[in-house]
Parts: sequence; structure tokens; C-alpha cells
Amino acid sequence: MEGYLQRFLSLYRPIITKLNELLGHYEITYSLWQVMYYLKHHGASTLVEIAAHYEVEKPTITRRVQKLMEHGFVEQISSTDKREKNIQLTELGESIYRDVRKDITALEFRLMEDIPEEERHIAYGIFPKVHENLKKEKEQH
Amino acid sequence: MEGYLQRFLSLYRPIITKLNELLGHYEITYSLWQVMYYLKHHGASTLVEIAAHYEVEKPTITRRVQKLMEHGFVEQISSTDKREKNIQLTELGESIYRDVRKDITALEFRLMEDIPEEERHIAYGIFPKVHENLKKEKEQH
DNA sequence: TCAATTAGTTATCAAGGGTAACTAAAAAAG
DNA sequence: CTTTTTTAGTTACCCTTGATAACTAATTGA
Repeated sequence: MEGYLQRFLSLYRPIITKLNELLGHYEITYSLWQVMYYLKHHGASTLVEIAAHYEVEKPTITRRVQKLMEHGFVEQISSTDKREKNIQLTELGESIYRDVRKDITALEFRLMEDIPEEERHIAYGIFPKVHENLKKEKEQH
Repeated sequence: MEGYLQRFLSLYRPIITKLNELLGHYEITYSLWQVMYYLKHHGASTLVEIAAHYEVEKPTITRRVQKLMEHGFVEQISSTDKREKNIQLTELGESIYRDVRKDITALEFRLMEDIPEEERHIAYGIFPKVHENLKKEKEQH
């Protein structure tokens, strides 16, 4: 019998492919979108903060931010600590954010249309629990 | 507010990382495990069948099968159609399958421990629905 | 029998991420 | 106050995964 993990994983590629197709219209991919999303919801941030939030290494975020700067979607602002790089969305970035956000919300609505609200809510609540349990696993090693 | 897709995606990396850590003990990764899983549950199969099932291109499966053959986990058996390559698990492959299966089941149990059975069941049932809806999206283009 | 389809391979490219080694700046120790 | 340690970020290099295009060999089917 198929397990939860297996079903979960088999859905990943179709979802990320669909999302990247959608994001392609704005010349970004999901990994870049994550950074824009973070900046929108946390305001100006450093690369270390973004990396910590997504649990990836610093060079990964360096690259993402570089690409977003080339696109003019984010910009660096001054900071007291001269080591760190304070990043925020530009006006253009904010505008793209709103457009993408609308598209993703609409997609999500279509994908979840036939799923009752309570079920949706339950499934929704399980993700952070599994995430928690995964973190506990890590601590034990 | 965070959407379902976002929560879903933020769980992917932790899960695949954990699984690959587990599978590393057997010198495989999740993508290779998928092929072994398919062969265990469908018996001897061709590359096209495996590719179709996981919705990936043929060259992707060519590579996976090549690696598994190098490991001695799968082998080619004869086939009427000389174009196709009939692949099945070797004895070693079967044995590795059983060990890995045990480990993954145990991991899944630990990750889902604190989630009530009904909730688990609901979350579990949503994946194929979303998958279906994604396929419908595709057809419209 | 000849054209079209099918199975599989190879080569090449892109996305995404990790590790190691490094620089520059700040913080902590002395 | 120096000196040492820690922290933020970057660069170079490598791995995994998958897609596309172009190809060969075998099979179907017109």
C-alpha cells in the first residue's frame, strides 16, 4: 500500500512544474518567488535571515538575490552592519508580487475547488506537524 | 496568509533530504528507489512503462536503470520485442527493497505519530484529487 | 515493400542546491 | 586596546535531477 510520503512526493513535480510555468510569464521560477514572498512579508531582510527561513545554505540565497537584482525586483538598502546586505522589494518587485500573487491564488483555488473546506483545513494543518516531527528527527543526531 | 501550495512546497526539501539520508545507507537516492518500487509492484517492466508512470521523459529512466544495473539491483530479461528492455529486480534488489521498505515505513510512522487516523486519511485522500485537477489544467492547453 | 511509429540511447543544457575556501567586518577575550 | 573568534556574504566547483533534440534499431501498418 502506498504511503503518505510517496503520495506527497509524487505530487511535487506536477505542482512545481505548473507553478514554474505560471511564474515563467514573469521571468522567475519558484525559488526566486520564495525570496520575493519573504521580503513582502518580513520587510527588508538580510541573506542570512532568508536562508534560515527556507533552511538552505547561504550561497543558494546569494544566487537567488543576484538574479532578482538583475531583474530589478529587489534592491539593497543601507545597513549599520557593513557586513550584511539589506534587501527589499523595489516598486517593480512589489508590482510583480501582486500580479503573481493573484495568479497563484487563482490556481490554488482551481486545484482545491472540489475539496470541502474542513478537509482542506485538516490537510493544511498536517504539514507543519510533519515539519515539526522532521525537525525532532534531526535533533536526535 | 499562507496557501496550501506554499505549505506543501516548503515541506518538500526537508522530506526528500531525510529520505535521501536514509536511502544513502543503501547507496541509492529517492529517484532510484522509485524505479525499484515500481518493479516490485508491477513485476518486470519496460523503460517506457516506468517513464509513463512517473510522468518523466525516457532518458531520465534510462539513467536510473543504468545506475541500478551497475549496483546489481535490477537486471534485464529477455523479451519478444527486441526494441524493448525488460527490467526486473534481482535477488539482491529484492532484499534491498525489503530493508528500505522497512526503514521508510518506520520513518513515516514516526513522522505521522501525533496525527489522528481520520485526519491522516483525509490528507492522504486530497493528494490524488489535486493531481487530477492538475491534469485537467493541462488538458485545457 | 516502404513509410510511419515505437523503444531506447547519447549528448547537451538548465535549474537547483551543497561544500570548501576565502574576504571583510564586527564582537568577544585578553 | 590589541588579538582572536565569529558572522555575513561571495566565489569556485561539484552533484542530482530532469528536459530536449537527434539518432539507431526494431516493429507496425498502408
